[in-house]
Amino acid sequence: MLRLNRITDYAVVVLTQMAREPDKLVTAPQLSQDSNVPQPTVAKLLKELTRGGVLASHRGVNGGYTLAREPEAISMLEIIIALEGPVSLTACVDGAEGDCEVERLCPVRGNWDRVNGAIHDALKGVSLADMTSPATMFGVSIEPRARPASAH
Amino acid sequence: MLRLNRITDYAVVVLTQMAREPDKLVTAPQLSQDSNVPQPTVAKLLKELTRGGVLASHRGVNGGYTLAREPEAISMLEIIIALEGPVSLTACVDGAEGDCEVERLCPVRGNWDRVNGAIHDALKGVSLADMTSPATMFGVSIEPRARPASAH
DNA sequence: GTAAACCGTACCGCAGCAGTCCTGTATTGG
DNA sequence: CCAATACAGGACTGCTGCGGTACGGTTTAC
Repeated sequence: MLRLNRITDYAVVVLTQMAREPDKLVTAPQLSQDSNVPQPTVAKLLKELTRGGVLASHRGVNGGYTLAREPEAISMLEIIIALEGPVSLTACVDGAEGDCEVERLCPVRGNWDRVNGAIHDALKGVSLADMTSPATMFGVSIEPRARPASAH
Repeated sequence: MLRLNRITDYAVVVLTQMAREPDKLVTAPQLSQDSNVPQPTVAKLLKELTRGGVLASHRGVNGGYTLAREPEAISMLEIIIALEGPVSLTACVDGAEGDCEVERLCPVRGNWDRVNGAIHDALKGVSLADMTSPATMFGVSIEPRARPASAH
């Protein structure tokens, strides 16, 4: 588990396509067609990405979407935040403390921050440009976990 | 988001208590009482943790649970796996490929492994013992709210 | 003014989780 | 041997949240 929403999954696919031609203005119907994801769904996530500052939108005829910045400057973290809200494994740490009925005797509260921080960094260290990278797909030799000192 | 189940959250609380006296045999009702989590729920997660190899169980009168290993040798990763199954952000990567209708033109498949690997490592790097440590993580002091030292 | 495209919101069905309960099995002690 | 205790396993239910859709509004180009 620890899975992210399917919407976010789709978003990465769509964003990857856009990252290939970073300055091109693309419409939602167009992206839907290219990605095989239903149009209403694509439209929905594009809107959320715009609100999250990942995309820039242009309205009216000949409108569409572009990336807000170069693909290298867009991290997986902000994509996920735009679509799913703040990243944190537990409810305790991000303001919803009232809901935690064991809060008062919970001895681990602050310690989750270590885990959250690690994951935060991991996601921040991977950019959209990284996701567009080589044709290493389809099983064959994705360079094994030891990545060239890009993240932390 | 990217949140884990509440069960897992409870589990860490319970395990933390057990880690204070690693060799002590504790019963589910006892742990329920100490943690303020309903007994059936505690029993459920204890069973799952046992199946996952995190705990060892002893049946019969005077039975109960103990940690399967020292707290230093139990990682957050295996706790999460025991309760939520394999950790991976996307459905694409762990066998459920049939469900992904855009699989054939999905250009990012393999690249998720980089992200998954990073998170994997992050969770593996934090042990149960780390979670029991005093509330002085990151210099932030979490006041211990005076719990009535019941189980230790 | 019209058409193309984004914007916002509301709505619904369904999967998955939280939580409970029940029956079975092992172990201890009288 | 019997009874009590505690774990094992599975079935069941209510509910939240997500995926997906639809609709009406607004902006802009021609």
